[in-house]
Formats: sequence, C-alpha cells, structure tokens
Amino acid sequence: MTGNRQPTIKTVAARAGVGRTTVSRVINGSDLVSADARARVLAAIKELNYVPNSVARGLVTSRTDAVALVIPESESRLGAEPFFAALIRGVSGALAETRTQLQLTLVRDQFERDQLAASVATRRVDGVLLVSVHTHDRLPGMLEEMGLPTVLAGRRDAGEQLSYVDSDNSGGAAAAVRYLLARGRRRIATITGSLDMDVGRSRLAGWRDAHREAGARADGALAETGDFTEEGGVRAMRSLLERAPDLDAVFAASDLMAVGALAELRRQGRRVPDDVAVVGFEDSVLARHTAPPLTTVRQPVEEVGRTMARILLDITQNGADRRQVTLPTELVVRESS
Amino acid sequence: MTGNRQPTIKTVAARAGVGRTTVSRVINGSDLVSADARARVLAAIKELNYVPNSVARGLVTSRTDAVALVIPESESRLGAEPFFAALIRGVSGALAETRTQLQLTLVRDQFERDQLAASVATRRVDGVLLVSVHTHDRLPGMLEEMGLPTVLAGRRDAGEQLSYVDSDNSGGAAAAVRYLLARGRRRIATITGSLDMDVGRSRLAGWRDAHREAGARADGALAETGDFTEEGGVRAMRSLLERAPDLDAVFAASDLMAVGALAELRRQGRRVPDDVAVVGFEDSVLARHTAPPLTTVRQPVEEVGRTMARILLDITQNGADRRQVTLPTELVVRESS
DNA sequence: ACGGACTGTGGGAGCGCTCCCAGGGGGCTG
DNA sequence: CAGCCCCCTGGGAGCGCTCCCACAGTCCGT
Repeated sequence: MTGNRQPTIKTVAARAGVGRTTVSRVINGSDLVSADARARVLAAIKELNYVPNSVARGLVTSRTDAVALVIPESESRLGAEPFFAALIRGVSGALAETRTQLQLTLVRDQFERDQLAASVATRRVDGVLLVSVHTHDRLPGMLEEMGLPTVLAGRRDAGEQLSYVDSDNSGGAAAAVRYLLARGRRRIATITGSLDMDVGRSRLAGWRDAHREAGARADGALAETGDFTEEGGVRAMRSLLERAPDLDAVFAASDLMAVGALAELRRQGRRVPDDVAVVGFEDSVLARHTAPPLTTVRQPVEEVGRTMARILLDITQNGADRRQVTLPTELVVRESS
Repeated sequence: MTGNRQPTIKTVAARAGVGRTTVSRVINGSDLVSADARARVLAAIKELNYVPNSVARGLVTSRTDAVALVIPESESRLGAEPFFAALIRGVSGALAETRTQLQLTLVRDQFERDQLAASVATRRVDGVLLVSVHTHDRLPGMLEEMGLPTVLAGRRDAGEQLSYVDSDNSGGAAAAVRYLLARGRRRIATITGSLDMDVGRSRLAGWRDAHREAGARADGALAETGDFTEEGGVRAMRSLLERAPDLDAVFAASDLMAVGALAELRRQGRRVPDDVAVVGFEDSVLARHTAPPLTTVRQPVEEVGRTMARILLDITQNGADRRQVTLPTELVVRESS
C-alpha cells in the first residue's frame, strides 16, 4: 500500500553522491561540510522527501527528545481540568521551541504509579515532569536515582532538593488574608488543602503569617482541613459554621473549595460578601463564573508549566544543574469579598 | 553519576546462561522456551533490574507503541478544557490497557499543523488521533497517504471515508428541539457552531429535522451562526433577539455558547426559563454551574476518546479496517428549560 | 622546500533489539 | 534401531543512525 519504503540516510547519500556521514553532518548542522556537498545533500533530501528516523537516532544517541508529563488521573477530574490544561499549554509551548515531544501519562492509581518508574526506564523519555507530588511520594526520588532528570510542579516540602517550580503559596495566601484584614474582617477562617502536600501546608502557613504580622491571633478553631475538592469545601464550610458561627470571612486554599463554601453559605442563608467574605486560590475560569464572582489569588499556571519545561530542557540538553523556582502570585479582587 | 550503565539483553543472557534470543523470547511471551530457561531468565531480569530498551526494539520492529493525539491549541482554551480533559482520559484509559504511550501534540497554528505531517513521519508514533477537524482540512488525508493510520474525533463531512468516532449530533439536536416543542415552545431559535465543521452543520440539521418531523417550519431568521465560544454565544443571542424578539427558546450547539446566551438574556431582562428556554450541547461541568442550571444534550466525550483509541489500536496492532462509529447522546433536563 | 595544522570526507563499528535460520537433542513411529 | 518430527536453542545479520578515526587535500609558516 505504501509503495516503496521510506528513504534512509543511505539512499540520500547515494543520490547526492556523498557518504552517509556527510548527510548526517548536514542534517545535524555541522559546519564541517563544503557548501557544494551541503547543497547536493539538501537537494537529495528534498527530492526523496527524506525524514530522519528519530528512533534510530535515539538508539545511538540515547536521547529521545521527548519528556513525560505525569498527571494523577484522579486530579484531572472534578473541575481541576483548567489547571491541567493551562499547565499543558505552558509545557507544550516551551517544548515546541526545541522540537521536543510531550508524552502524557495519566496515572490511575498507586500501582500504575509504581509501574511508571519501570516504564520510564524503557528510555522513551529524556526527563520527567511530575505534578501533584505528595510529601512522602517515593517516585521523584526513584526517578532521579535512575538518572532521569525530574522537575516537580510544587515541592514535596520546604527542604525540597529536586528541581521544582512552584507558585508563592504562602505569600499568596498571606496577601489574601492581609487584604481581608484591611477590609475590616476580624474572624477569618480558612479551608486548607490536603495537608500531606506542601501546597496545602504553605497556604495554611500564609494564613497564619498574615495574622501574626498584624498582631492578630490565628484561631485554630478557624482552620478546617479540606482536600481541594468542591465537596470538601462544602463539608469544611459546614464544620466551620458550626464551630465558629461568628466568622466573617473564609480563605479557601483553592477555587474549587471556595465554590463549595459559597454553596454552603448560601444554603445556610449567609450573604456573600455582606455577612461573609470568600477568597479562593488559583483564579481558574470557575472564579469568574461563580455568584458572586470570586476574589482569588491568581497563580500563573501556564508560566509554571513553561518554566518546568525550560528547566528540564536546560538539564537534559545543556547539563544544567537542578533549579528551584517560585513564581509570584497576585490577588484578584472580585465581588465575593 | 549513574554508576553502571543499564543492563542490556546481553547482560541478562550471560547472567542466565542462555542466548540473547531466549531472553528475547521470554520477554515477548513466546512459548517456545523451556520452563527451566524461562525461570532462569526471569530471575536474571529481576536481579539485574533489567528493562528492555523500547527504542532499540522500535528500530527493528518499526513499531513504537505510541500514538499521537493532536489538539489545536486555540481550542484547548476558552472553557473547552473539560472536553479535552475527558477525551484525554478516555484515550489514555484505552491505551493503558495495551501499554501504548500517548504523545500529546498541541498545534498552535496552521504552520505547525503542516509541519506536523513531517514530524510524524519521523516514525515516532504508530498512528494519530485527530481532534476538531474542519471540513477542508488536508492533514487527515496527508497522514493516511503516508501510511499512518488515523482516527478522527468527528467527521469532516457526511461522506467521511477515514475512521472516526462521533456523537450523534443531529440526533441529539433533534431530541433537544423535540423536547422544547413538546413543552409548548413555538419559536425555537438556534445558535449554530462553526459551519465549516460537520459538528456545526449536523446540529443545525437536527434543529431543522425536529421541526420538519413536527410539521413545523424552521424559520431561517431563527438560526444564527456562532463559533462555539462564549463570546460568540453572546453576539448570536443579541442578533436573534433583535431579529426575532418573540422567540421563546434557544438551542445552542454548545454549552459554552449557551452560557453566553444566558448572560445576554439576563442582560436584556428575559427570564430563563419563563420567557425563554435555553438548551446547550455537551453537558460539560459548566452546565451544572450556570444560573439556572443548563438543560443540555450530553455527549459521551470520554467514551469517544476510548473508542477512538480502541479503533486505532485495532488497526495498528491487528490490521483491522477503517471504522466509523457514532455514539448516542442523551438529553439532560435541568432548570433552564 | 618541507613539516604541520587544519578542513572536508567516508568507511567501520556499534547502539540494543528482533528475526531468520541452522542445528542439537529427545521422543515417537515403523 | 534407524529415521523422522518437533521442541528448544543460539549465533548471525541487520534495523537507521551517529561517532570515531583514518586519510586526502590545501594552505600556511619557516
């Protein structure tokens, strides 16, 4: 059906009347080729419609020009799509500049996650981008041990040694709380993210920091653990209202949880922002579509993706060292506060 | 840093005291291996922590066990994320069953799209999944011509020859309109999708069909072309209200456009559903979060992705023929109608 | 005038794997 | 007991490419 098989470097060499090596040099942009030879090779390539076989190249160079992006499937659902879409856009954009391919791996469960290390060892990718790492995750360490450069989205803890790109979680949270305090709110509750992730702990820390700065006390009864889901936001809001009916603001560690909180507040007849101000974290599309529109801490998700990819490429292509980057966040004020 | 290099099939063979071929047979599950030899090989593999190099294998088998999913970047934005997230989940799930890798390619513009054919010719993937094909798209044809199996999400037109998986667009649209008619609506407008895509035309056709069935006339003035975006929905709704202020229902060919329509209706003081009923298409997360929650035609996006992957694998692995599949849709009634 | 450096070139080897084929044993048949 | 088949086995070849190295030619400087 395909007629003749694909031309190889040998075919091109024969056609151009040169050796394989010269063709290879032209393809790889070496300047140790005479203008004449180069022209003949380029002509032959064009005539034959030749495209180098990247698998063969990969075998000898032991580089694949592909990186893996690993995403836990459970977290690609539940309204977290915009986050991953933006991240992918950032990663993909940076990779496109260097013709690096993106291999997307959705991991369903812990078993698959363990398998992953092995599968990645089949040398299909030059490096790995890892999202949603939990504090006691073994995978990042395993990957680095196998000699596979790894960049995390978010660190495992404050002492993270591997490369990572993170948003300024504590700073962003503190900014949100400072703003609420400045607007006269005095009983500012928080719905935290999962506390087995640094992002959860850091945003909680920001809530505390801002209180401390202002000489106020962060009342422990005003902090309720959520899990980054909408349903978690509902539950946490309900507990908070029981425990501290006098609260006048809630800082939720994610937009999704803020949406849950809004729903529960409405159900209990609290007006937003009149009775209770609500602030989220992320500034996803969601935030613009809630009623009322959500004040939130914007994190530069696409930029996080782009930076992760750039760091990884810098390591795989230029042998750069590990790098840790924290990107600034920004408070976006809407009508919920 | 990595210490010793990765073990190869030769290392394993030596360790197990067998030949390379025997190791290869064990790995590939051939049954022409004695129980004894198999056991020794498996032990050696475990001890050495050996993982076959899939690049080397790919070179000789000329299979890569990877498929590409190509998504236009412009359409991965703007609230269309849930669609792609679901599609990717479906694809990824089906691929995981056969250990096939997913290469995600976001295409920014027409130039990149043209380049794609070449890049794909570097033989990094065994097949291609294509999303959002326009009617006069040349890419699908080019890919098939290169001998690369291709499966489309949605057909280019009613006479599509390539493999595709589609939702029942005209049927779903017709069901929506029938429902509106049954509820006593008489002036049912429609906001169409892009008409250079079959999905846009088919949903429009469904709107017409349902009218014809009912012996009603589909008034041309009640159809306005949108482009699947929220902003497009706003504009179309505005034109419709000018042209046909007496309309009492709108069928939008996407949830996103329905969201735009809702906003414009609210702005103009029309009550939904009292004055105007609104129905969308897709049943994305959006639909549950609008005010009022959106009646919509659910399309099984994840199932579309899964089916696409299965068809492609069936072609690349079993040499199956092209296949066209249309999956049923379902009307989900909420409060906007 | 001659050695040396430097440019351009191409063949050999080998990346790690699979597949072809030749071959050695054991069990069965006649 | 010879002959045959069938099961299992392993070495050679080669997938398409890059890299090492050897080599021819040119241009210097002394």
